[in-house]
Amino acid sequence: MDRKKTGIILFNTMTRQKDAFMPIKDNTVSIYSCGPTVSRFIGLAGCRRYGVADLLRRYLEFKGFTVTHIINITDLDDRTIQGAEAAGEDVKTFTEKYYREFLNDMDALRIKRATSYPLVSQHVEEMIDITQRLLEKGFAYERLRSVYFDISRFQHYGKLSRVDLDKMRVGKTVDLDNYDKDNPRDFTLLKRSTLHELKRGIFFPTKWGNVRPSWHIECAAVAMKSFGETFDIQTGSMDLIFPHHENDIAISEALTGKPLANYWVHNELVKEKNHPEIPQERALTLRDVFNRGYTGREVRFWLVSMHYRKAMDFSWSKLDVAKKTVSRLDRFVDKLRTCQKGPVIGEIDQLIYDLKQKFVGAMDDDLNISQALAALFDFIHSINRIMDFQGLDLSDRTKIEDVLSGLNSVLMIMDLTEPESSYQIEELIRERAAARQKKDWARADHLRDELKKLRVEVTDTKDGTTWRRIKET
RNA sequence: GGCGGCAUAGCCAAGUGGCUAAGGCAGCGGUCUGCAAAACCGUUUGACACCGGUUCGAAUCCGGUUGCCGCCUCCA
Repeated sequence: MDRKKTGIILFNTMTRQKDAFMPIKDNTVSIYSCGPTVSRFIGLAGCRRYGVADLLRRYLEFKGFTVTHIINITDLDDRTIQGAEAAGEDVKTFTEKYYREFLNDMDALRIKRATSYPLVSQHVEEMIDITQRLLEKGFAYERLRSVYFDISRFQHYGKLSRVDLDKMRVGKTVDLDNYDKDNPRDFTLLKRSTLHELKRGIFFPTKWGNVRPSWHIECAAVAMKSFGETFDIQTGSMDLIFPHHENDIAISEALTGKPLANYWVHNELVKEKNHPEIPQERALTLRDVFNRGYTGREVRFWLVSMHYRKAMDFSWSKLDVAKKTVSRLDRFVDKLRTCQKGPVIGEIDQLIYDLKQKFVGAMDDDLNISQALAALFDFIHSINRIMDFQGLDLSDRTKIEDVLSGLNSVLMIMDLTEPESSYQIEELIRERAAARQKKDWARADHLRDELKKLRVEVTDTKDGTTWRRIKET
């Protein structure tokens, strides 16, 4: 493989090694991510899944690729049907609400919107068509008005997860009595609707009976509809490798004879211990975290700062560290903006060059975020020294802002937008400066409180008073 | 039982054969300062789970041991 072309290597679950990344078409990359079930608020595991996909996507864009990113919305499955019923709503109303909230949560985490979010409920015709073709090819069979995939006919079954079907325990989590499959390992393509679903109108008439699709065929159908036979990268979390992605592969490759995705990128999970305030049966949601006072940017930093193939243990204290780090980055940006004038320093160019080299070198290597962030912190350290001892020339400051802006287009952990000032703020700061000069501390402290109400925090330094917006997101 | 992952300082975490083993947090010392808070600078704890092997040389490769975790065809 020619590594020079993109420079990027990715750990590919299919080959179990870091492979040089090469898109099918020059300059464009197609990514498919298994999407959420819109029956509840998103949890931290889901946040990580899309956060990792976002980091990958943004880095590819940073490298100059045009990325098409598809995330399906699972709005037709057991959970959504049951959830809608429990809420006393029809499935559409119920899922639309959670779909909307999913997008809000993604926005809060600064996860870029996907190119499109196909609803699986709108691709049932394709799923029925795929099932028909699989039956014709002999990869599927019908039993009692459900249609199953016959894995014994697909000789590559297990190549992604490397499971050895002969050595696996069958029936540990499957109630074998409930199925009419020839082999308990076969999986469902279309399942007959239950009486209850029929009454609620949740069924699709087919030649085999009134059915609804299974999860596996939903993903496979949406992916192929979006991208055709083969796309570049499929992302998901580790828990999807088996059986879900294995089944996606079985369906699509039985049909086309071609690989569904060239690269399979799986992130590790977020592990949670018990939280006293959260009911045991449900995982912590992003909402829970926001309600504790953490911002989207802080959560994003926490999610993204750990290498994607390493399991994360959730704890509030880790979020506190993230909060602190994000705050430190903000203060660095503020300091950069308010830094006193200094000479042009040749060393700056070298520091910027080193930062870029290290950042790209680290991210190219399977998104080695730890090294990338270390490079950023080293850079900040060096610039801080320069600001403390010499000050910065405007031209140098602009160069620094430019390089940070480039890195931030990938990381999205800094807030580089210029805070807009106002006459009111300027006036209060002037008044306070006058009061301080007269050593009227009571007046100065009062004005500081007034500014705080306007969400402005002032900092007194030997070179005068600086201020910053108190960040909310 | 099968497949896979992990083990690096007080905590988090890079590093996969060879310079003084990144970076972050906490700690300690200092600067700034009316106060406050923050920030910044400097810096400590002399860290590679255990046993054996390969090698001139191992955190890194191989074998074994221990411990922890995930998945194993309900649903997603």
